[in-house]
Amino acid sequence: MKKIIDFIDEETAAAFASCGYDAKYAKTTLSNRPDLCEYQCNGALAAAKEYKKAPIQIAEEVAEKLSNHPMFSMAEAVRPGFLNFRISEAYLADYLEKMRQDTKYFGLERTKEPRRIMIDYGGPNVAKPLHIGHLRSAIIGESIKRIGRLMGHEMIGDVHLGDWGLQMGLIITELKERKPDLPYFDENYSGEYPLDAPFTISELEEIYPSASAKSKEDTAYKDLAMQATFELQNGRRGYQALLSHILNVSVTDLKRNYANLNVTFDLWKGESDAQPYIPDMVQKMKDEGYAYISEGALVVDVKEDTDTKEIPPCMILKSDGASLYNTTDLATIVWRMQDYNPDEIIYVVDKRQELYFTQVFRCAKKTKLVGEDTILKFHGFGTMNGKDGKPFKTREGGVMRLEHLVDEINEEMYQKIINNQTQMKDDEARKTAQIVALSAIKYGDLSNQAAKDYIFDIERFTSFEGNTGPYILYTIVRIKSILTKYKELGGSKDDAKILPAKSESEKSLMLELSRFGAAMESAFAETAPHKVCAYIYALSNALNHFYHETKILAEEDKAVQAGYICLLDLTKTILETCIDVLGFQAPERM
RNA sequence: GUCGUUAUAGCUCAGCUGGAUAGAGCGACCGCCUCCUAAGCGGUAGGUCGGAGGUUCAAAUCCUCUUAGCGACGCCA
Repeated sequence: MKKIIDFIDEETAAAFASCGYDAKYAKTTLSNRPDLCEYQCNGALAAAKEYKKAPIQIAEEVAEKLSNHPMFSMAEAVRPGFLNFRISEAYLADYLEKMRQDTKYFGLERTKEPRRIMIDYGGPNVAKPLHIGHLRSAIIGESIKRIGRLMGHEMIGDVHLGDWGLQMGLIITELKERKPDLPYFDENYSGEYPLDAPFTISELEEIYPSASAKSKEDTAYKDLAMQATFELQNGRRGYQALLSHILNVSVTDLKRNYANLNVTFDLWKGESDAQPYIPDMVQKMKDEGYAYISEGALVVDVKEDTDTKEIPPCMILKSDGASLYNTTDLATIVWRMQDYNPDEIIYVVDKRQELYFTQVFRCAKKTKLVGEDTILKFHGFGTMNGKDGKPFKTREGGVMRLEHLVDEINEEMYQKIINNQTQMKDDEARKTAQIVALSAIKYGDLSNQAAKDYIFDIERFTSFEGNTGPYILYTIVRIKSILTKYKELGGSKDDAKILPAKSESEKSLMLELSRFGAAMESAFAETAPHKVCAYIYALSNALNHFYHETKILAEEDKAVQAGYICLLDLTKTILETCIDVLGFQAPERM
């Protein structure tokens, strides 16, 4: 279904053309002066130069052509040359009714050319608990994935585990110290290894930091860990078996944690999955003359003539022959292309890694790991800071575990709820608190532009006034409450439909509803979930304003009342669709 | 040093890719519950859009310079 603005564009383009002006000037936008009009076209101002005419004269000619069009209740020229429009109430009601008929997408124009887009986000390390540094990638990536799906694209989310490197060697070494009798450490052992892991997740989470601390003080210990890493990477059987235990235990725990955040991945691949592709990839880069030795390391030049600064070459192998981050990321591209052949890969990663990814992307293009038409997109996000503007820390100054942060906010929310909702049973209050808390966290993050640092202020987010997740949820809950009561009173909207607006607030609500498609489209085009937030905030404001001025259940004209109900129902489902895309849900009441 | 990025109300943030009087929320102040959830609604106060030039009929938005913060800059990820 076309957007209202597209229809306006068509009409204004025709009007410009029939007045003898180039239709390119007919671009219409949402009004920035809602007191004057709903949509505006500034084309006459721009056209004035080319046609050597006063802008107002052009605007008046065009307005004349449009003034009797049934789409507009007003189409007028205003000095110095604006074209101002108001949509006719009947037209708008009809448009919304069509949206309502589309019970799945509400008139959203989904893509006609679905693309396969892989999205690399999450990036947790195995054997380490998630901390708040992992929060943004998960929240933003999940939302981008969902926006893409709603738009009709095939989105494949890959968690990209950090499951390779020294950390694994450290765990193995520490485990060997603690439980040297396990068969994994016996090089002569040739039997089957046990199915159950020799550690639990909490042991694992304790092993790593303690091993890491030891290695910093004790060089002999560190050498052991490096040796273990080397042997693991060269396929030592017992260590490989341990690696899969570590992975199993860790991934089970990670899945649970991500599930609590309403974040899911289609693929649970990790850095280790890329390793088998490295040798061939490196060989090919050498054979084809892309890679050469520089300062002892194997590198590929990725400079381009248009660069404003020196871009260092992309390093493929270190001077000791070991692979590194870039190598793994390039090899990951290899299997992604081989197994999925995506049209695009989006990386949702800390913005400080931008230069690295520029190198990796250029290298992948240059060495033809991907074709010219494959889009590799870096979507960097900023740091989550505390109230002091510095990176978020616990009260003690350490890195905060994600679970602890979530618990803290759950508890805050629980207190609020039992203070407000005296009749709510405790388990419902707990459950509701979780739902609302998640909306607070996610909305707080997503309502900011991803690329910027933002201040995560627990007090502000849990006070949930104004532009917050809970405010959006509250709006939905209010609508649900009315709809339930309407039904209880025997009302039915079966053959009802949305009627032309009778008040300013009703029309404002309708105009906001009609913008759904445009909002979602631009959020996808710009990979900008914050545009969805901005949209539902405006929509919620419009709803609450309308709600405040309109007595719905007391309305005596049943057709009018049923029309209101249709409008509320559409508002509710659109809000729900939007928060689903942001990755949270609304409770039944709060 | 080079390159990038950010700078908008006391605080936290928008600003639809150049348009009319720069918008929200919080905080402050003033109103509104015999009425569908007041976690709401309405209103007042608060701005030289970091600074200086320039392009344009029109600049927070584009260009140049400049100041401040943050970040990146071959063997970490």
